[in-house]
Amino acid sequence: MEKDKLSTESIIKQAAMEVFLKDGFDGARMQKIADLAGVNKAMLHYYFSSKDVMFEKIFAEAMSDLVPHIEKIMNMDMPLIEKLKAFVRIHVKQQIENPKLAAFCFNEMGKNPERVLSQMEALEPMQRTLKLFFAQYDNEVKAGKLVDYSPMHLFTFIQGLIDYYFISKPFFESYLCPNHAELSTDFEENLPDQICKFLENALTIK
Amino acid sequence: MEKDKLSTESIIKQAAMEVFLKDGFDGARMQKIADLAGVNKAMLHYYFSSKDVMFEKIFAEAMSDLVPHIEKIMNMDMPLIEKLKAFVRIHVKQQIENPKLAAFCFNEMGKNPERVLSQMEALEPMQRTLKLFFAQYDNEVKAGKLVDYSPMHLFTFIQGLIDYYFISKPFFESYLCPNHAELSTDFEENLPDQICKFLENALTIK
DNA sequence: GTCTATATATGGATAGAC
DNA sequence: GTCTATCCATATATAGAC
Repeated sequence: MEKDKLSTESIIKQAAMEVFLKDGFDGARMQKIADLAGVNKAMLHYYFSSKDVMFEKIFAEAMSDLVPHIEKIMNMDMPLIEKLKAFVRIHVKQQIENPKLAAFCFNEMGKNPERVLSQMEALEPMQRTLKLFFAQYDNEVKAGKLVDYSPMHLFTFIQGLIDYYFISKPFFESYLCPNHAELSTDFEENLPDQICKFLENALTIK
Repeated sequence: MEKDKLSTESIIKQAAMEVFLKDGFDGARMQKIADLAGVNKAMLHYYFSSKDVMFEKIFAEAMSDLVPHIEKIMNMDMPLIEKLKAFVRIHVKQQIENPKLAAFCFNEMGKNPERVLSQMEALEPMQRTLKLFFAQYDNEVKAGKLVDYSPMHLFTFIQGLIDYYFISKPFFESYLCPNHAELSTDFEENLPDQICKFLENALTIK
């Protein structure tokens, strides 16, 4: 029933994803994508008209991968801290599977905001979720359950606890921790627990 | 006494820093650097032999800017939490002055580790400091003063609290928070206090 | 749909006058 | 030390055969 052969288009897309994530827009070479996909360079232009168009598609996909099912979690009926823990786990898992995602997205946004601004509908759920987060946080702070921070700062901190390790991974690997390669699996496995513990201590009132 | 005119070399260096930090190695154009410095393209090759050599110099400087006086702090006689607070303040201040530093360094390390690995002596103090940090943390945990985390995770968390906002700034600015520009000064001013509070709650045993 | 061959542009680098 | 002019390699993109 299913097609055993992936379509050429999807093979190219996958190769493009890999190369763009590793090299960025400026560093990516159409030839490299073609080689990786096992097709000719001209094929890339047949399926995607230009490097720019191709990149937009890839970037949009990367963004939607980066913003996972947070809205679903946020709409459940739970204490905020439990939602945050679920958020941490799902997000870390996502990034273990695809460690370059966050760095890639932030970076390309910084380099060329215009190229990227078009494909931003993916983020609407995130904005809505953010409002829900602020509302619930405000409630639970007033109820004396959570420590009172500036909500926007807190949001940044949570994201940072999750993303930062993956963004700084090249640094760990190439220099700070030369034997990091062997340790990284272990480190990444324990990351969600450590973040949750850290978050809980920082947030809950004892 | 001082020379009113900066040397051409230092003007070029400054322009190169600006362009490399904004565009990255792959996106940077020698022509753009020359224009910004107000000199001819050929001058860049006169002072720095090639784009690669130029980049190495700039990167080394960026790295040494990013790793400030942490060793001095770490060698003082203070409870760890006080050292961390001092570390937060100095580091945030540094990044407010030069917000692209962290993203630039991590990014280039990820893209091309080899190009960058040569100029890494700047980081030796950081490795030493890291050991001191681990030792003192271990002591104070055993003394029942601090919460027990995995030291390496904790280190990552602290760095993340400081750096992440600046790395993700393009994201805030272009999308998540459209009016971020007017709010950012305020946000950045309060950042050290919020981080310190967060850290203290997460770390100290009450 | 897929390939080869080629057009066109651009960017890093150099030669050489002043 | 600084400029102009130019070389040469490389990258995107297209034309056109199969």
